[in-house]
Amino acid sequence: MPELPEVEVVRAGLAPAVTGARIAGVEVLDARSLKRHDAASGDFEHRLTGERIEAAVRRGKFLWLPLASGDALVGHLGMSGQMLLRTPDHPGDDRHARIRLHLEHPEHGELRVDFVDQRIFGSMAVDRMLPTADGEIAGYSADVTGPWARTIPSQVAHIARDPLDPAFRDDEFVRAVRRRASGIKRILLDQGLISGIGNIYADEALWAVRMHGEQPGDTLSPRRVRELLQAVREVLQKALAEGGTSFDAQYVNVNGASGYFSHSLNAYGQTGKPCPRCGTPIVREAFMNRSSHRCPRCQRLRMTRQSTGAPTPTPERRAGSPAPR
DNA sequence: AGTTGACCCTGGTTGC
DNA sequence: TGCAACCAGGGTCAAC
Repeated sequence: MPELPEVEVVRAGLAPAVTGARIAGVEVLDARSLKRHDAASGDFEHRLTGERIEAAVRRGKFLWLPLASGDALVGHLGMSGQMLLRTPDHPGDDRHARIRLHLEHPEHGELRVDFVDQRIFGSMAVDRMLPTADGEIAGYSADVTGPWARTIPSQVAHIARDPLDPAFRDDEFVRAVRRRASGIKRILLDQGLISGIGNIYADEALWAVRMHGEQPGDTLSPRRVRELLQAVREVLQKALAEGGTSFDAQYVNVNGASGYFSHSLNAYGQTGKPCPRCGTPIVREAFMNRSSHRCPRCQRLRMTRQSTGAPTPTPERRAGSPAPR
């Protein structure tokens, strides 16, 4: 279940191996992994072959490799995607290998990047670059000196900056959340507002600040939204430091080693286990065709608008049904 | 424009 | 034992 920390681990692992490399060959083993590639703009293989990779950049859960041509190879891991860095002679027996890049690196020699994706929610595409809307650096990478630095793939342009991005605007986020009537968890998962957060880290951040995922955004005080944003950052950074979350072999970094953040989850996947704070069993509830996990004691719906710190008291307001479906 | 729910996909697990 | 139903979930999109 790759979210920001997992994708960043992949980006960081890929970067030194692919930066400066030339793409000597491309194998598309399963064209379904190219569903986001605009074939009208040219054949995937031909647009990549012979190109030089300039960097490895990430915004939220999207990853892209700027090319010398001015285009970029965009990758998204979906929920089961991996990018495995291999030697050219590695056996090609992966059941779910979808795309294979053969690289020639001036220092590291011949390399292979295998895009392996069991469920095909992920994808690769060659895309054109657009200037960033705010003129700032597009995403995270070690090097931001190239002409590509303030450009973003067209299919990533609608994705908001992630909360670890120095150009993320806290004030704008707080205002946007407080304009919305949707539950706060759905807001956290809206990649057009804040990117990089998925089901796992949403549940963990909400647990950390004792907030119910169905709490409407427009019932939250600015202070509470800022607390939540802070918790999101802490959860992401902690996971990043631990190498990402992995439950099974679904997520592995570029070397095939699993992350281990799953050992320190407080709510996600902890159904029936005692809340680490109060001991009440964590419950699992249906949410958007998936699941939410929360402590029924620590994380309750607040039926009244929380204090805004405004000079005049805010009227009470119903916060919506606490029972999901 | 905000909101909501459905859909895509595979393979492991569950339940009859 | 056999097989159908279910579950995992990020991102997109249609419908309202």
